[in-house]
Amino acid sequence: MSWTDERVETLKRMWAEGQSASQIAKELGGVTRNAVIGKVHRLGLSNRNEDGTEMPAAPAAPEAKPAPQPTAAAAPAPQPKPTPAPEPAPKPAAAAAPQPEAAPAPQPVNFNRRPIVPAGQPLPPQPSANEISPEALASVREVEKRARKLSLMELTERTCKWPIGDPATDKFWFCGLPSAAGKPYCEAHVGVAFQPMSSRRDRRR
DNA sequence: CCCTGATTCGC
DNA sequence: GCGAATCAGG
Repeated sequence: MSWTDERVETLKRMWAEGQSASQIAKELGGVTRNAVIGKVHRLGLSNRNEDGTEMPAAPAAPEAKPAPQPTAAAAPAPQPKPTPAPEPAPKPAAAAAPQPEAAPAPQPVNFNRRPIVPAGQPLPPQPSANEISPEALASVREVEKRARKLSLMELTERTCKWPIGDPATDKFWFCGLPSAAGKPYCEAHVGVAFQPMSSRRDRRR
């Protein structure tokens, strides 16, 4: 394969769109990501920055790193279940808040350690780590525009399996962005999928 | 381990 | 000019 005008054009376009070298290589076919990167450099469009102007804020970072995790105070990471298959899952659509939530079921018989709350209310929402952070939501909306819109069959172990759209229509796909390590979703979707826990849920008897 | 781009250097 | 190998990160 050689760098025909057409292929170079595709390269430029995709690179400008913020696509990764490997994605571009995959799209073009017949080339590796190394070839793409090499070409990118030779074309001199590695970083679209020339006038000493810096871009400290990094407005449109192709990498998804904004994942503010409130760090659950006393929640040892809820593990819904290791289902590898596409879960029936949440249905975000736009700003909905799915709740995979795994209730730890706090039994009064707990023989845990020190933080034995007095009596009455088990755990007043002190940290108030509930609710999805607005930034996580914003991140989700942002990332869904950039979704790869994969079909069910195109999903792999490392693509985000967050459903977008209505399954009943043809306007439905999966996020498809690189999933977080060992997780079913990309960083942005992990942020809204795994919440510490809903409010409280006392059920004494 | 998966991925990213950056650089080198024989071809 | 090309791109595999390698490097340096996340």
